[in-house]
Amino acid sequence: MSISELRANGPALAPVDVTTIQERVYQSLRLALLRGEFLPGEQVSIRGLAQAFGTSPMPVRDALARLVAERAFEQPNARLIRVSPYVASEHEEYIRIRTQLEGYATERACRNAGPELVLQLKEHNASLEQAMADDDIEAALAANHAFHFTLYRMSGYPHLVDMIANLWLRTGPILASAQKDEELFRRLFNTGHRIHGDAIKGIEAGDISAVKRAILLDIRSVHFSIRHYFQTSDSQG
Amino acid sequence: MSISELRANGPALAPVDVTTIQERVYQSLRLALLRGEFLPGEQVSIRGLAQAFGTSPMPVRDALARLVAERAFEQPNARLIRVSPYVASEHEEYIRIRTQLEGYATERACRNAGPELVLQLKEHNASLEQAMADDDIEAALAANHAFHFTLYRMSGYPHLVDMIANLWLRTGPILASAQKDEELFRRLFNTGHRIHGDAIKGIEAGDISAVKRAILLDIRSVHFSIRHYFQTSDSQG
DNA sequence: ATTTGTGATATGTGATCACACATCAAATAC
DNA sequence: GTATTTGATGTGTGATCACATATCACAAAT
Repeated sequence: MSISELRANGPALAPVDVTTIQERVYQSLRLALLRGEFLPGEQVSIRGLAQAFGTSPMPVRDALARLVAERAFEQPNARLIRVSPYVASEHEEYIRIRTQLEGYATERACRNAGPELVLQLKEHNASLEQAMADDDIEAALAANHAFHFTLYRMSGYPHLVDMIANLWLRTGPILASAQKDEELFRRLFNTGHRIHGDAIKGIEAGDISAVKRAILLDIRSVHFSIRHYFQTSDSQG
Repeated sequence: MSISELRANGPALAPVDVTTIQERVYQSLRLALLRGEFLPGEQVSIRGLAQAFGTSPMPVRDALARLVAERAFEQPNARLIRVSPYVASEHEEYIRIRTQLEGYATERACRNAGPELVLQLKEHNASLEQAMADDDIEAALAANHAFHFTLYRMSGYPHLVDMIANLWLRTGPILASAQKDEELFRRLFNTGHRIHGDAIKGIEAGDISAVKRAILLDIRSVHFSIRHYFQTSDSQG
């Protein structure tokens, strides 16, 4: 019996998950960070997470080391691992870096843009609108993420996208923690939805600088709201 | 006897090295990459390196994981760890990203530039010239590195500098491997020295766009030479 | 009342072992 | 002679243990 014959027998021989435990732990932690399941500055421990995941400490140790290397977590001393806390000056720096990289990715993406990109972006933006209507925070975060990264991926520069993804991971807990303030969160993504619409119009019109302006405005407007949020609520955590 | 009194007794109570083995292994590997002691695409193994360092595999495993996360090494499948190989399209992409980030860092640095920065840059550029006169490849690489990063650090954006350092680490083995072709290497850093001089003049004149132009030219000129080097010598390794 | 010492607890680090499996060469079968 | 099988070797992964030490609570001493 050949492989193709076996495959034809049905879904019983579907591909098996061959990823390592470490990889799955890593992806779980990554998603948790982007979803705001960790607060900025929150401390974690290898053994504690290992117990939560039901594994030995070893894969957690590897996954955490990876995330520390990516600056999503930080290890200020030998005995402390925590989510990178919110520091106003650092966040402002990240925004400036993101402005450079995401602005460039946007420019390059516009040069490769076609009707199918516009369609995808419209879909993601519609998902965002729907998520806001449903008060589905998690879906809103995911839709916003999807919108930006389908645009950036169109740049044709995978490493650039990779570095931008890394920046989102670093600042992810900060953005996601804004969901504690429901009104802020709502305002954030409603204006986001509008700005995304402007970007889409710009792509359709072939006006690259308008698209770039919209994306950078999106980044900055979120930044201002977040800064205000942390300035007022300050050290409540 | 107080601590300050003990300290005053002399260097007998100097601070002790409290870094972990993993950290020292990591720094060693990092330096080796920047010095060109590994070739692009060269394979390594945890146990092999552990034996070379005289440690157990454990700290090497951690250090390598960190470098894989930083994309200095790559792990294409479960049983292979190697230095990221030279791929023309990827290298071009990295150059474009570096153009964005190092260009921005240069701009911001110029705004904070003072006479002491010019002095330091002149020193590093003199070191580069001297190293070329002495045929000291390692010193030339170090001086070039020092020149660029004293400039970038002046931007006042430590995370930006960190990301640029990461990019240099990714492309380090590629640049350093050019030392195999002595004539290329000589030409590379002689023009580099000249361009650095232009950048210094621009800083003194307060002409930010001239400085940026010089730095970007430096990046691109190296890129073109490297590309030519790999196109001709191609798959000799 | 403040400081100092002590002990329990929890932390990351590192060593060692077991394991599954990819690779490749040698042996075997046809 | 060629193709297949087998076995040794080396790989990263994960579990488990030992260790030094940071931290904190509490007792003791001043």
